[in-house]
Amino acid sequence: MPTSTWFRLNVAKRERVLEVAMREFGDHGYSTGSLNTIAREAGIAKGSLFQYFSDKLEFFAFVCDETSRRIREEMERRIADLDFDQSFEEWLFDVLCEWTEYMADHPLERAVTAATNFELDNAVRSVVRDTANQHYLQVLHPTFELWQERGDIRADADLDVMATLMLMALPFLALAPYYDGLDPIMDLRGRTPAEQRPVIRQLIAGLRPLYAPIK
Amino acid sequence: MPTSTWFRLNVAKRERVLEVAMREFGDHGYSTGSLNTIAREAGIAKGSLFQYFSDKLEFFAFVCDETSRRIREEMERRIADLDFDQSFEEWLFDVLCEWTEYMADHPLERAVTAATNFELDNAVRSVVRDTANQHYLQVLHPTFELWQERGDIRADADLDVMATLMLMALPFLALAPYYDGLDPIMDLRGRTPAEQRPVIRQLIAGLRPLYAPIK
Amino acid sequence: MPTSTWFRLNVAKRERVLEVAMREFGDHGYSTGSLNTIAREAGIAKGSLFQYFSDKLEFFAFVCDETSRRIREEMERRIADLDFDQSFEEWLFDVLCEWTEYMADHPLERAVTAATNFELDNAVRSVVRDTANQHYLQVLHPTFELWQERGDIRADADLDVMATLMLMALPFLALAPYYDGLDPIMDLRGRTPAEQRPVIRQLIAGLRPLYAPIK
Amino acid sequence: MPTSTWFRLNVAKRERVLEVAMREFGDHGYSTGSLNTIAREAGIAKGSLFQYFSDKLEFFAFVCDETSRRIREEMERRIADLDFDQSFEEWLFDVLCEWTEYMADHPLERAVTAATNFELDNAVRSVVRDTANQHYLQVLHPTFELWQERGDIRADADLDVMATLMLMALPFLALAPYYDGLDPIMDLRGRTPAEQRPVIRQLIAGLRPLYAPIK
DNA sequence: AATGAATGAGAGTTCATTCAT
DNA sequence: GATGAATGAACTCTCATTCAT
Repeated sequence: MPTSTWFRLNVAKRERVLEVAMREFGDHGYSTGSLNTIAREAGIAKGSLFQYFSDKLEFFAFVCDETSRRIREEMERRIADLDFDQSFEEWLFDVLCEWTEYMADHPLERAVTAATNFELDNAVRSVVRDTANQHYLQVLHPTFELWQERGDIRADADLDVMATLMLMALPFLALAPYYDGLDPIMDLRGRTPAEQRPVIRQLIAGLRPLYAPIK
Repeated sequence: MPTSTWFRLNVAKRERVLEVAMREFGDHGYSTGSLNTIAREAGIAKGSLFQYFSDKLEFFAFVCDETSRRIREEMERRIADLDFDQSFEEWLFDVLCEWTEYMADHPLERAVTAATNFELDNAVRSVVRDTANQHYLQVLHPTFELWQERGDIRADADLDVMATLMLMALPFLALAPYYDGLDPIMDLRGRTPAEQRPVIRQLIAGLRPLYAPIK
Repeated sequence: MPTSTWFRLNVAKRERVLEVAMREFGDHGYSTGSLNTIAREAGIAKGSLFQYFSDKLEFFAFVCDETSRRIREEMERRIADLDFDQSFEEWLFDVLCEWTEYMADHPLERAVTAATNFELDNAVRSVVRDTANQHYLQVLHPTFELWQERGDIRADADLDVMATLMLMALPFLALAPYYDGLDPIMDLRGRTPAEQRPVIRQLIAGLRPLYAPIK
Repeated sequence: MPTSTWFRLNVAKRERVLEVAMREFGDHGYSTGSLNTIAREAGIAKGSLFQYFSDKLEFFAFVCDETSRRIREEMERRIADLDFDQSFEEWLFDVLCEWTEYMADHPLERAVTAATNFELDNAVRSVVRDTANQHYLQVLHPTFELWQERGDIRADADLDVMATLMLMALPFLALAPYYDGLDPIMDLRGRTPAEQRPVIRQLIAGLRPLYAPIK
């Protein structure tokens, strides 16, 4: 948690610092990312960072948290705009398309997501991964419940498992096109969001037995 | 490629350096792993490392290559001992069980594998991932061909795709129990090899349409 | 250019660092001069140097620039004090005597001047030589113009050539007595400023056809 | 002086080592030139260099000596071929032309000459400069004596001074075209030997009062 | 609250030299 | 006589963090 000083800062400065930090940590990860660089590029004193955050790890954790929050909030907005009168499968397709498009359009968020996925140090990982996953679950789980109430998802389907599968698939869809060597299910490297659509359809179809009501 | 000096070293020293390096890089990854530490713990002078390897990246690449080779060679041995008179599905189950057991029993090899999977820098990643994947493919592909000749795998099945899927699944099975936040298909954290078996069975069953002959 | 940090330092520290650096670079030149040594002898932390200068070359360039500036400023002062009512030849003699005396009395400035003249690396040389030459030209050229207006120098004399010849002669006069093997016009090794005077007179006389008005 | 071991080496190896050393020291000078590099590129063991020379300085001194010797010997050959029936001035012009051409055609010898001229460390300089100058004097002085006997040089001319002036002028003519910022008398940077000829003629003419018999 | 100078450990890398084989 | 592995000090440069102002 940042200090109270951080929250008393004016919004413009907070956003500037956050954006610069996202770029630096996104590009170089936690241990290689440099606080010196962040302070310089944000135009603040090196010492100020330590007025806002107790140390580097807390700062990194905050950046990751904030990034996940941004992704979640935007996805919540986009999902709210989707058509709920279509089938669950069509809706899920729309969700994943929106998600991949969002990540394609937001290199900063994408880079930070990659940095959290690629962090080797367990102490650091556990902090940032849990944060991110909780954000994403908060988007997915409630809507899954809605669909279950409607009957598009079998009553005995395990919503936790389904959400987990989504969480697992998202990094592949969202990161693989941009990061070499992610060993993706199908070759996604360099694919545009439009080109990913068939892969998404196939993925959804493959999971159908998990949720489809038995006729 | 290490220098000729490296290969002229006596075996004991080479193994000592390699083991220390696997631990250091395995624990901290490429950029955070320290050559100072490796030299100190291996009981050699810092400068000596540069008699063996031209720079840090070459050293890391060599450690990864050697680790993959070890895994491959041991897996080849174990696979050769397996029963080929059972069904393909049973055989594959045995293979994956052996693999997860091997990784569970070899924390050094596991840590280095994690370090290559978690490396953020694309330039470094592409070097070490390609090396590792080639080693693993060399184990899997030839045996898949055998099973196809026998008729246990459909003639029109795409062996490349099947091997790729295995390459993708292996890190999950092998690393997820030990590293937090890998977003595994099912929660593998802390599972012992024995406890992973149901997951392996389920995975194989899920892939059956890819290879099973049509009756 | 040094960082803003450097210029905000208190004068005493700045002078201490500069003096130590002049001695180190003067004694050993650019590539052999040691930043470690400078930091230690100046009583500051190794890292602090990099708060003041972005890298070694910038530091060296600054030291050379500052040295040339010192020489120029002192020479400007001394030249302003000279008698302008004598002939041009007498005045020029006085200038060169002052210059050689100044260099004889200032071993630090002399050593740095030698370091720039003896730098082998073309990239480094071109940086520091151009700086020094510009400083010296700034001293010589304007006064030559004055003498030309007075008629002591022929109207069609090429002032650029004359200044260049001075620039060429100065290192001989200023450095040869102290550095072995400079192949000087006449043997200047070990000569005191007083003993150099006949050489200076001879040099001026030799150049007379270049500037003397035709009678 | 190299060890007796050096002189017992077969000629091919000696020449290979010498050539590689000339390139390395010529490119980087004494202190920055690397024995490691020389050993590697000459295809010999690092330790062998220390069988031939007691340390780096002795090695460098030998390389400089050998380079000066090569220059001297070739110049002696070329001078012997010159026409002695022309005037002294024409002959001197031919000598300097040959010299600049030789240096233009021999980048290795040129680079080593530069390295000795640019060495800052007095202890090193005095060793290598004296050696080189003695070689060159050995070429020039005896022929000057010949011309004096013939009457083309005044009986009371100071041959030592004349030879010294030549030694001073040669580095300008030979090196200035290739090294930036040598503050040459006239701008020689990048000039071809042919383009240097007018400068040489001018130089000789300028020195005429020193030697020409009074009529 | 903000600053930014200072720190010193540590990074990767190069080096001339030694000496056992 | 030749080798080349070993050394460890030295190199430039970066870093997160502290603290007096």
